[in-house]
Amino acid sequence: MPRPTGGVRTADAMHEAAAELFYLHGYEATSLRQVAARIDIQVGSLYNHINGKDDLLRNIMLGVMNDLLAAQRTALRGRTDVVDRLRAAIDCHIRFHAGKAREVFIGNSELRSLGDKDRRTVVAKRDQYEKVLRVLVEEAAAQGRADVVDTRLSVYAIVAIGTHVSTWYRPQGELSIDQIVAKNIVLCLRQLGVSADEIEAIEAASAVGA
Amino acid sequence: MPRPTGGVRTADAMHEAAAELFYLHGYEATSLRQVAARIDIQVGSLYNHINGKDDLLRNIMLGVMNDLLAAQRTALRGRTDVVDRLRAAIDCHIRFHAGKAREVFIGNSELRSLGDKDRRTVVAKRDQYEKVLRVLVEEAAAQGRADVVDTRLSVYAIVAIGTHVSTWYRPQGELSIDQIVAKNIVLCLRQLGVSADEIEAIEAASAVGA
DNA sequence: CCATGCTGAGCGGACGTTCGTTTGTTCGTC
DNA sequence: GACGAACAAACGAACGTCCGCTCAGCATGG
Repeated sequence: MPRPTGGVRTADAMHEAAAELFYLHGYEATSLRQVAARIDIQVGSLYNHINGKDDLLRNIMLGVMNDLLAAQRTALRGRTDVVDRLRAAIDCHIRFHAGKAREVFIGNSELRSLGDKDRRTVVAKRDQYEKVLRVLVEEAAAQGRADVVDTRLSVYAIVAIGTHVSTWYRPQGELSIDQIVAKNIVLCLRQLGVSADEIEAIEAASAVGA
Repeated sequence: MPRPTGGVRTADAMHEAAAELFYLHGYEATSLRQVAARIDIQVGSLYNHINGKDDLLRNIMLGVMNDLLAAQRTALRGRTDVVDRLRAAIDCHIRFHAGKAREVFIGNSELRSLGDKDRRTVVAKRDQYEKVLRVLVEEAAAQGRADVVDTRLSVYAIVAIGTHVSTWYRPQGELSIDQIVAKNIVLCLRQLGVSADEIEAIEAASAVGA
């Protein structure tokens, strides 16, 4: 059944099926036959949309990194106060890692399955993302708004929480996404040595919205 | 070349080679032929020591979990003050995840490659490990020694830092393992709402040893 | 002398990929 | 509205390769 107008849908369904299977079983353990079966087509038909299996992984990983960077830009847009920018960046970080848990998990666990060129691209984007956090932490410290032990370790701690959230978060869990975000923001700001007063003000502000 | 006394050595070398390859390429992407080649024997010979490829993964993962639990028990032995116990548990956690980065990384990324029974065993051990941390955090809060936002999220944050450390730590890095441990302990205690005075005392004590 | 452990050939099967064929759709022409 | 060329996309069989695994045979140290 050729579907001239359905072509785009097939391509989308294929990437969706691939993301789900890569998430569940990993890239290497997923066969193209499984991907094809999930959208009820034959293996060979996949090659109307991709040049090879690696295309599927590349598209997913580059996509999630671009989305992550875009989300960070959007979250910071229009904010000037450095602690507010930090709060917004952490909010975005946790929320994104919970909301796109599947893609983020693939992004973090399948880096080594990527070819050299693509891996370098993804790592560069990750570095770019982390650099924004690092600069924010440095600025907060420079302005005396944070008492930072070690910039790199502090940024890693924030990153680590997001990565970890993507491994356990499920929408039907006992904590809502807003609660998870709000509480983790407090943990991160504490860790950064932001004053208790400032953290309380931020907590109060987020409680208004809840 | 049969090696009557070398049998044990072959078994050890095989597990070592498997761990290295699983770490570098992942379980599914590693073939038994690669494992065999790394210790200069033929594929079939591996079966003198294992019943199947999954034995290699099982041994590595059960081994690392047992080691982790043992390290935690040792770290806590003889300590009574709850904040000191927390500090020791975090110290052990970070140090173990840096020192056994390879095995820990495999343990965290290859859970899904394990059979049902073994996965349940590993998850149970991980739960047991996290429960010790959870109880410590609850005790510290109950004694008024910590101002905990959310027990589960705080424990997850500690766990996440360890997992993350295992992805980037290299012995020749610019921070020594002792520095990484000491600084991360401060981050974790801050996040747990331990008082600045207590944290300073702990920092001073570790600085003496450095 | 025999248990231990390695060799080396080989099994069946699954893999990613290719390709000629078939099918459904679009669109210009009359 | 009917025709037919052009095209996109799925089919399905086949390809060579690699996989995990088995096993008969042989070497050697205790």
